[in-house]
Amino acid sequence: MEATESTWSEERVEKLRQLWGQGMSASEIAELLGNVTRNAVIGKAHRLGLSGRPSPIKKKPTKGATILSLTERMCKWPVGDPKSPDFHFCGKPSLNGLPYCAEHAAIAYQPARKREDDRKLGVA
DNA sequence: CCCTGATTCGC
DNA sequence: GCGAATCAGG
Repeated sequence: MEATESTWSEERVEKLRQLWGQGMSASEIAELLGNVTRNAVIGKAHRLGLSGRPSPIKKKPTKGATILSLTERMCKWPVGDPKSPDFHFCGKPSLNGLPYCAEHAAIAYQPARKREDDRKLGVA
């Protein structure tokens, strides 16, 4: 019975709160709800006093800059040596679905290339 | 290159 | 108050 509701009814807000609280991303909630964009969801969430959910970013001064905040689409690539105390992860932007960023994804997802035929050493 | 949420501006 | 645009970060 729902016609095109463009306003935030109690049901919409409740669903928003639940989905958001469950850890659903704004874009997911937006699409699940229907005629709303992720901006609308975020905007309403912010206005409601929410927005304190697992946000990968931090609108705060970069003090410690602890890049080891592996959350969502962060490139989880072991840099350096796992035995070194300086062992860290890439932390760079990962692509859609891939646990690694574009650069490391290319390494991790190396296509079935023929390297044996590459022994010709064509330096030129 | 993608996606994330936060913030800001305009309606 | 709502939504989109913009910003900042990973």
